[in-house]
Amino acid sequence: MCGRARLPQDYSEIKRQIKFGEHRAAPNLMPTWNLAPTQDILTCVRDAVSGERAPVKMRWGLIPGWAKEAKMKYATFNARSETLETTASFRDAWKKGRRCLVITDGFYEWRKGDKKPYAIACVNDRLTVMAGLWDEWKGPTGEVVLSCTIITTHSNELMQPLHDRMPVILDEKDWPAWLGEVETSFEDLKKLLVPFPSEEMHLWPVDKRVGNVRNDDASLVLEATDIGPLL
DNA sequence: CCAGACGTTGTT
DNA sequence: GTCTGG
DNA sequence: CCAGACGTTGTT
DNA sequence: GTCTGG
Repeated sequence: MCGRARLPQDYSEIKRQIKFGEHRAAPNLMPTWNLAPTQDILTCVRDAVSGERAPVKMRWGLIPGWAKEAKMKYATFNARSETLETTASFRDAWKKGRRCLVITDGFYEWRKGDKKPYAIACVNDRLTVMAGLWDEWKGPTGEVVLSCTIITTHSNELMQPLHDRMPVILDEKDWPAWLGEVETSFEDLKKLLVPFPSEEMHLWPVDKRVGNVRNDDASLVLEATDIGPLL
């Protein structure tokens, strides 16, 4: 992974797939196709009070509670699944069960070597829902910053030609466990942090314009075609 | 003991 | 080359 | 993640 | 906050 994600523009589709209540539809979330770390990304968490799924915008790049500033000097937009439990920046969120779903239309990946950009997404127009962790940072003046990270694992066959890492993508059947809707041991949760099946994903080449995050219009995603040649 | 780090990806 | 901004 | 900046004096 | 290096 995984420096860029594509946010969905169709929020009725989010509601259908994530099953947000109508009253929690987060109408203020701006559609974005080309999203980078430090920007706000759409997540889904289990509301501690109501127990329901709630959409929350969070800064992409986890800021641990102990950080002196709400700005990290090192990369925290991805967390390696292999080292989550012990890594200083992520272990608190993990132990506290601060897990979230990161809701995207897919993501962009630049092939190692020639930096040719591709879009990658789940098949059948399903949202690409990634496993995330979040944390809360409180500033001296009381400001609160919610932030998150996307967990990575090794790549599946589909993505191997591009990259040796990919985000952990969760099938709908695993959302309840990840969100804490059903009691799940840490041991079982870790078993979810594996590559998504290649057969359930597809990728296609996209214009180099995607490399500049300020190019953020619908044409970046409308050019979706079949897998196409990788060379 | 205190000071300083605390991270990932990709490295033709 | 390395850091910052988006 | 990639793209773009990377600086100073002096100040319409 | 907590761990590591010196």
